[in-house]
Amino acid sequence: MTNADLPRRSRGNSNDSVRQHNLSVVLRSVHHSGGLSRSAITAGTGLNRSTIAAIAAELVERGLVVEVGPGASTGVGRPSPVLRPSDGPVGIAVNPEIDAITVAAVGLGGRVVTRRRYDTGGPLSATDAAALTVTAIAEVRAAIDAQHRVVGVGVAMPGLVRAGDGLVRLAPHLRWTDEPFVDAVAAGTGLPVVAGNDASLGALAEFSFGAGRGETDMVYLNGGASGIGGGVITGGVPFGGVDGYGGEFGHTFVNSAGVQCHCGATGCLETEVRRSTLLRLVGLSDAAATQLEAAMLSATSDDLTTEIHRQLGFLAIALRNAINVLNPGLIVLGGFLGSLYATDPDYLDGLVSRQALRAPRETVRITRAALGPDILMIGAAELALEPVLSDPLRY
Amino acid sequence: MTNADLPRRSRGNSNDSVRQHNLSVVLRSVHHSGGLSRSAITAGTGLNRSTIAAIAAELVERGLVVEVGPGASTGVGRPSPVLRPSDGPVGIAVNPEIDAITVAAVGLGGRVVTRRRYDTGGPLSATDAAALTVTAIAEVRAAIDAQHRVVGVGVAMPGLVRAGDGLVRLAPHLRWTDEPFVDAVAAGTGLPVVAGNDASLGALAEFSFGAGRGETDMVYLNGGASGIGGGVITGGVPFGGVDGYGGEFGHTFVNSAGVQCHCGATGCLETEVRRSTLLRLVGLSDAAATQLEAAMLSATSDDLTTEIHRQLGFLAIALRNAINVLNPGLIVLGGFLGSLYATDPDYLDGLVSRQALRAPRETVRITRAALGPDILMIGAAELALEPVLSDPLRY
DNA sequence: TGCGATATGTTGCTGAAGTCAACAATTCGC
DNA sequence: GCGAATTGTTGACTTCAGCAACATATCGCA
Repeated sequence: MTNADLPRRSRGNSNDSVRQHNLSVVLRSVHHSGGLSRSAITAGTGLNRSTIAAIAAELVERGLVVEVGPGASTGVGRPSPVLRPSDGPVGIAVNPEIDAITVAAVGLGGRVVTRRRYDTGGPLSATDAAALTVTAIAEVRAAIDAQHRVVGVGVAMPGLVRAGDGLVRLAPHLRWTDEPFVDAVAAGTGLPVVAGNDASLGALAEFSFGAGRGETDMVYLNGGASGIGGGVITGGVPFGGVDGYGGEFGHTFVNSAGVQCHCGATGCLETEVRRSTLLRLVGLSDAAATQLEAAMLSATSDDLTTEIHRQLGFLAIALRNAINVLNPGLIVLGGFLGSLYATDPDYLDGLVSRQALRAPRETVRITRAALGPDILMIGAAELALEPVLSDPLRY
Repeated sequence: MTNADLPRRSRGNSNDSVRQHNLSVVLRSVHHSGGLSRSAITAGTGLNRSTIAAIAAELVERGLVVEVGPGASTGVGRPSPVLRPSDGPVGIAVNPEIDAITVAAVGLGGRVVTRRRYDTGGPLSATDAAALTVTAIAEVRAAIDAQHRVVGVGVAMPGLVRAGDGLVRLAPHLRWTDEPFVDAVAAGTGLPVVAGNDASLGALAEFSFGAGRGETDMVYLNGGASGIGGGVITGGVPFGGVDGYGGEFGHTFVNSAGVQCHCGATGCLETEVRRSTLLRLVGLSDAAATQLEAAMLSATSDDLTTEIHRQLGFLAIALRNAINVLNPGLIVLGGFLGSLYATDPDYLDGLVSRQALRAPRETVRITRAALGPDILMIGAAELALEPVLSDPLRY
């Protein structure tokens, strides 16, 4: 049994792990900030100037960061060079959806290098989806510059993924159950492949590069065509639970008179708060979902306003539970939940204020997601790049 | 700014912090296990034999552990000496309740050295309670052996405590709002004082010494006279959220037709699942709550059985939410919730199985609390002893 | 009863990594 | 143009974990 196999809390620190940890801390700061002066890193880590110099030199030598001349002067004193993420390492992001598979190459700093969408015209079997993914990854690899090093693949899965082995336990929209999609892609590409729940990866992306920057405790709820998913960041770390299934706010109980959900329970949030209902009321097809927000903001029909408030009411109940149990500093709403919130933010804020316990609600902010359509690509790539970030010497 | 003030995730590791971390890991294992051979520690931490020998010697020298001759032989090979928590350091545990304040001295390993209850005959103001607590702590200190070193005070508060400064934001049962109880006790005793929510500390105690030993992700729900509280352990670490208010399952939404709760919301778990209702149905007074379980187990009245199942139904909804969002490996039920569960475990298990998402429910176990009436003393003492456990060299 | 196998404590050496102090370099303000 | 302030650079120093060789203790078997 090697040291790395032991549970984190009980693991001893060897001298090697000190350097690994410090390299990781520095690379992560540079990655998340997009650029940081050596003096800022010194202040941020509490390490000695000379230590940071050595670490920076090592990261530069490994091709993980580049050191560029000092930018805008910050005052007296010798200017400090700025560390930026290098263009070298990239993660491949994969997002299988009902009618398409999207694959992208994403570098450090969350920069999307290439992105391609492969229409499938409907749900594919896991085997077929894996085959298409393998082909797509090969094409993306061929399309990017030779300077890029692909370090791994991250999959944003619309469903529950077992953290231990990546088995897709359930992806209802794709009609997959217990599918070894990850193993199939790994076998086909020869790359390390890791998968996670799409909304949890959205949370990770918003935390790293979006609305949740600088937060330590954050809840993310996303509304999509297939339902409502979520993710949690606690203490600056993505939260998963024992098997990585955590964050499923879509099946929070919100209505005693609710109908039965596909999950088997009744009164779930995602049976009450639905994009399709809103689309129907504004007279749009599912394909035109991007116009939903505009239609809702200019709502004139009473039916629509009533429905918006009805849905916000149920959303408030789910948020109240989340605030009471998780005491987050920030709640980020993505997808059509962001649109719903934008339609009448005061209404939701008011409901939450009246329902959540006073102490935790005093510090929580509610906001909508900051990242656009690349959010899942960035989140999935975080997963792929995580080994580099946590052990830079291996890359 | 010193290194220790920086957020954990971004902190660099110096050589000093390596030793501190390793001492902490070893002391914590010994504390939680009650006794561990040096060879077991070597295997558990992944550190070298010689390193463990040096760390053990240092902990012995500091009076934090004692090394006793090998116990029962485990097989061939030279026997390994066993490390046990020393009797020296103790934490003072305080639990203010509506009609009494309980104070105890608790040593490493969760051993309760002395415990005293001070009846108050009713709720005290925070100032009076602090004064009584200071006196009580002095008496407890006088009563314990001179060999004991009091390292600090931990308070299990029936309410919400702000983690940053220990301010008691709300303790409804005591009728306290924004009370600097912690500061008052610290000023009166000269000891470091830390407070936490009582149920969260119950969770910590069950995790360290009770039903949750060895788990990494655990949810604890406790039913008391004043309502329902809870606590969460994630990744082997107590979960608090940004301000430490996390784990308030008592105000989870479970009933659209529910009445208004004292918190202002409606349909809260603790308005539906109440000990007082059960006591009334079995014909017991509030004082005789310890006999509640026996009465429930031998229930003959239809009214009582109906009410038990009604309450279990609402509890199942709260557990379903917790399972879906937190994906714990274990749910521990304490107080009258443990009794409620014991009355018909299959019924609750069945409801949860039908309502929670299949993947996370497959791995979760539900059980009742293992620790008895000392649970809050042990939990509060964990808080007091935490500085010793995380930085043994300072003590 | 003695001997080999096995496991673990003990000891002294080695190497890695962070700290520190002194010095050099660079910018700003007067 | 000069001093103050900030930060990079360099080499000596310290701490700590790993390692290997040896010592010690137990068990099983002949």
